[in-house]
Amino acid sequence: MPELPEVETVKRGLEKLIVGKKIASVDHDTPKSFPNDSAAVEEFLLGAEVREVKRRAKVLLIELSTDYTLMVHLKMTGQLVYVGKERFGAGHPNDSLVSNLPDRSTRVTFGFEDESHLYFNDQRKFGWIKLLPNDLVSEDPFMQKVGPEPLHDSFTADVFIEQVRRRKGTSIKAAILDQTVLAGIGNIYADEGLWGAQIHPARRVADVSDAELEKLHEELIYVLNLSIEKGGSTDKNYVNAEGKRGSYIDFARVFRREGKECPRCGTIIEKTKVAGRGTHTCPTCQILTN
DNA sequence: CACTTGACCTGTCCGC
DNA sequence: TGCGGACAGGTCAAGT
Repeated sequence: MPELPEVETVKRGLEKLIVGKKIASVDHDTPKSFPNDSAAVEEFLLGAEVREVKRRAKVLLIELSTDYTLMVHLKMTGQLVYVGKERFGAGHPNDSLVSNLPDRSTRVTFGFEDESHLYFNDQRKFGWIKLLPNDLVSEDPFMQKVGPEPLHDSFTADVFIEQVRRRKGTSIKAAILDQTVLAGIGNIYADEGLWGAQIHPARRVADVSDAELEKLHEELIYVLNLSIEKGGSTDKNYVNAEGKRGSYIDFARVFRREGKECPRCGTIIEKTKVAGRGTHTCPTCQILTN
């Protein structure tokens, strides 16, 4: 599912729902979903209290009173859904999802002392959860190489341009999808930001001007913030920590809008493939040759 | 080296 | 209706 805004939305939900709760049980299916050995789980997870929930890039960090952290990556179809002791009654808008958990996609179930639960659901099984000592989180290979947080004040246009220029041999879309260039952009916000800046996704980085990159920097920050405000994008699987969908997709200008009109010029939006990913563009606003 | 392509999985949708 | 193939919001390993 998720890119930065979706993970941020889950993080904010979990902050309200699970901080202060004590973990009483954990069940999981395969080592791939939750690879820690059972001894570590017994010692550092059971009985631990949730202290804080953080996000870095698309990774959730759930810090525990044992000075261990649960690192969670949702990849394409992962969900973290909290269900209180009092399950929603019939007729509640979230009833179909929440009251049926755990279901076939549930890979890990955390039980809290107050009889509430946190379910890690992941249809495609790409996601994972790791239990690590706090001080080893930053040693994780992904955390070592991941680029700057785009919504941090220090992420200026100059920083963005310098980072993107490291990838001058590839397309601008591949460059901004590269998590070492900047953190958190995925296929939705890459297409949305490039449309906003009127840059064709397949253009070589070397052929994109600094002025255009400055505009792209502004547009990426704009779409990320707008999406967080809308609770993220639900295209298919994504739901927040309460099992609710996000609404950014209703505000998307190009993503999944092939065959519809460009909101800027009215031209019909096209779908192609760039950087190995489905890519949405306005053929009038975003010109390939320059 | 830098960059691109496949693989990881399951489910759904579309064309025959 | 059934079946095969393409495709899906991410990231890594292997290939060129």
